[in-house]
Amino acid sequence: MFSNLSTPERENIARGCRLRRFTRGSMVFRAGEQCESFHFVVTGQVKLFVASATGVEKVIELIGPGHSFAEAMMFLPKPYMLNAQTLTDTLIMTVSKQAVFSEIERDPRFSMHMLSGISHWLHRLLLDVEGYTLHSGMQRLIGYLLRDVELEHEGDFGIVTVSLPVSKATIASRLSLTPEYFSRVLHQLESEGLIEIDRREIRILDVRRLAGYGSH
Amino acid sequence: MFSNLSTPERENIARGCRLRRFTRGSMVFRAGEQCESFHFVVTGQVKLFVASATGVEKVIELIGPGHSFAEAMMFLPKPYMLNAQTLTDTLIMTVSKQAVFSEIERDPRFSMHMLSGISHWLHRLLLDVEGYTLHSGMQRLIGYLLRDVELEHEGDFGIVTVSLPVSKATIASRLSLTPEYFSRVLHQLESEGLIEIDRREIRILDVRRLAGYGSH
DNA sequence: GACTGGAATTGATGTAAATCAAACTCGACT
DNA sequence: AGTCGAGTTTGATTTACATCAATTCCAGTC
Repeated sequence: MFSNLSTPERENIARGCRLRRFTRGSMVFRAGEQCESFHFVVTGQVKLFVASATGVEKVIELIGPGHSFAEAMMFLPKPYMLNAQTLTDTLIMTVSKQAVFSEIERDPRFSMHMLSGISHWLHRLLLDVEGYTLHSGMQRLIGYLLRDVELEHEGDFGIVTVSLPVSKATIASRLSLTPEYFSRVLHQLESEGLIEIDRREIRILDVRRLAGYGSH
Repeated sequence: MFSNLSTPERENIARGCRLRRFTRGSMVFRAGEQCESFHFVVTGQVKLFVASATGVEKVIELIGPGHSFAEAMMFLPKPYMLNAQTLTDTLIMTVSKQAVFSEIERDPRFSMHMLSGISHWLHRLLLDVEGYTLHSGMQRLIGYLLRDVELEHEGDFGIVTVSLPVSKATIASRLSLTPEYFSRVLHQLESEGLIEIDRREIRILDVRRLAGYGSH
């Protein structure tokens, strides 16, 4: 995002940045708080989630190293509407809203970066809505497993290993499934000979057949 | 959105605009097409929807007069991922991507407008995801009925009339319910004495009690 | 190597909402 | 006034998924 800024521009942005260390389980921010910055995960894992009045938690997204979050909140006249919590010890770079706004003033290319970053989020969320309403739980799970795989030309007989970045219960919530149902569906795929499950490593034995499965 | 641009800036943007008339049922754009512009509804109604491989349709949003759509698509290196179809005869203003980009170059305030417009969409979509995963069908329906009402100070004994902008089946899809289930839920609210149904006019008899209903 | 506690699995049962099918409503057009 | 057809409602049945309740599985830790 900052890669094509000139050196003085970088220095300027840098003044609005803070690097912070969070222990596992810390809240980076909570729903309802005022938004004064956006964030990058440098190392570690962060989950974004909403919580219902009854305390049920729904994971919106999992953020890994190199990815940013909460950009859009800076441009809304509302407080945060979701929570950000670290899942491991995590290093986070926080960029102040003020620094972002002044850089937007200065450099249209930076604006374009922000616009495309937020649009990318919108795209992801739209895919989720589509998934929740048009696809079954099984299809969502398959979609998740193939998310990053898809593009690889899957040389070695189409076998790919996906390693889940966090606990199965967390991923289940991300996909809007109960942990129990997630487990059942995953094991059904295994018994169909489509995948092998080894702790958090999922070996996909036949990418193509898995992609087709679940469409009946 | 354009209200605080100077006259020459307006003239400049205006050159990238086209006003188009669509008859009821026309496609403004289809999923898969290249995105070269974004759009305002001047008069009429537009529905944005995705369609699954099996032909099932899911309405993402209904757009009325004065509202814009598809801004975010301009900033993604992907074709449209949804369809836009008019529900009535509709007048649409189309603003070319090129005009937007050059105005971003020229005026940071315009960038801010685009950023906040897209962020607003993101917010709406996030509320939807929350609804689909954390709320029941009844709660979503109640939420829809109270969407705009909420703020009014509901002077007259708390009675408010909501008139559905489009067919019930379309709204059902917007809320991710089947038309049958939508009807059942609506009539359950009527039999509870919370609302009265008269064609597309819904009279809310007790805003407060309706808001509380469905949380058990 | 036994002990522990969170994560994962398995089983039995319940339910919100979908599906299929049929009837009804009502405005638009002869 | 009669007919047509899209939109809506009602009823009977099914299903995908949730819920509740036990177990089982490991990764640490002593």
